[in-house]
Amino acid sequence: MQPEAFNTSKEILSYKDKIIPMLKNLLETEMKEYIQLVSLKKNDFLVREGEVCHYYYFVLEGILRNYYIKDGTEITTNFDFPNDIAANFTSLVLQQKSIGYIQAMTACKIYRMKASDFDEIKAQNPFMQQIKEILVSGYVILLEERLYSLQFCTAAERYHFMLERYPHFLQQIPLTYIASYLGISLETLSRIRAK
Amino acid sequence: MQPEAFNTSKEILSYKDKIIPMLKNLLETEMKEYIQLVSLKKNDFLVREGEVCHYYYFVLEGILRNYYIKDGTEITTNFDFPNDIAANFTSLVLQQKSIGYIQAMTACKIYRMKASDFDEIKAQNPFMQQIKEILVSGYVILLEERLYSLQFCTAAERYHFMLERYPHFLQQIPLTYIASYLGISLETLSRIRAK
DNA sequence: GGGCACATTTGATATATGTCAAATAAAAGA
DNA sequence: TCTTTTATTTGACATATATCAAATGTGCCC
Repeated sequence: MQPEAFNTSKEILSYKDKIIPMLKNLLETEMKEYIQLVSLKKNDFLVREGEVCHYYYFVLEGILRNYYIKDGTEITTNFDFPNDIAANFTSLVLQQKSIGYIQAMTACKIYRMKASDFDEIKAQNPFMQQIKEILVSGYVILLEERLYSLQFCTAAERYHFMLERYPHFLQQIPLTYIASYLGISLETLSRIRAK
Repeated sequence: MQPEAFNTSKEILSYKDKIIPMLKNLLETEMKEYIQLVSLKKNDFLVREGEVCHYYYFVLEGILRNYYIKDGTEITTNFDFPNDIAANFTSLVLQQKSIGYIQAMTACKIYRMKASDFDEIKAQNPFMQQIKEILVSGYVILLEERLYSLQFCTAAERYHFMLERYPHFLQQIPLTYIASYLGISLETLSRIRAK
């Protein structure tokens, strides 16, 4: 848990592999009171529409799906795998009601930490500060990537990009959700896959 | 320049109005050596493709356009108005070559601050830390907003959303760029506008 | 193993949006 | 002012993708 563990500018993309071990270290210290282990059964919700999100969630095991409902249809915005951070950023940061859901697609084990506790620890521990920056930077890069992909790429391009970048999605997520995540219909996705 | 100036969780959306005055305060201190004023003529570039972006840019006057080139076509990703922060985030954070351009659409006056200097000041000044979080959080919220809009909304919905959220865009930006920003063709935009 | 829910594919058609071309309109220069 | 350039609109048509419907496939439970 030394400050040297990260090189902020270069290792952001691999940050995920380091957060969970770091949290496990925290559990050995007096800060363990800030971290709780949450277990979810399949289909349980971590965050519901209308709730304010107060926690960062660090996924240990399982897969979660982020989605919201527009005109009666579920629209998938993200998937969280082990070592990912699951949170409704806008709700967390602005302390406003979440417009979406985070739901367990499988049984999950998750560490959670209250955002206010995180900030408190951060004030005393510059390393935690660095962690937060890395988390947020990683998220920004992910968002930019997805944004550009949606703005400029055809459905087929987006699918192939996803295949390359997140090959594990295809193995563990039903195509309905993947289609929604890519912003296309299930049928179009199926046709793209048939080439 | 007191830490109390912001309430992190609530005032993020209005952060822009406060950054520039804060920088002007910094100019009164020994930290002024870290801040430079940059003047651009219309069509000058702030960042070019292939360059690594080392600075945060705080726009005082003028309008800039962020775009990149795909298959020979310019694709507009963002516009920067006074009080906005112009930067190629991915390039800045990962210290990798920018895939896009930031170009002045009008004459501009801009404060710039090296990212490394910013981090140095930040280490000694918790208020700067807070500023950075607010900057980044504001950017994340903007990205999420744009992402959801692109993933789920029709061209017409996106246009009307932009009208509501950024009415100044229409007054000062040619429709070609707005169309590109919305991810639609100029002709489709024109038809949407004709209702 | 047979039946049932759910996931995926395939087909026919509808719709939104893109593309190309041309007509106007507005702005900029001389 | 007149002329040239640039911006925007309009029209005809092409294309990508959505939608609805049905067929097929797959895993699961009794």
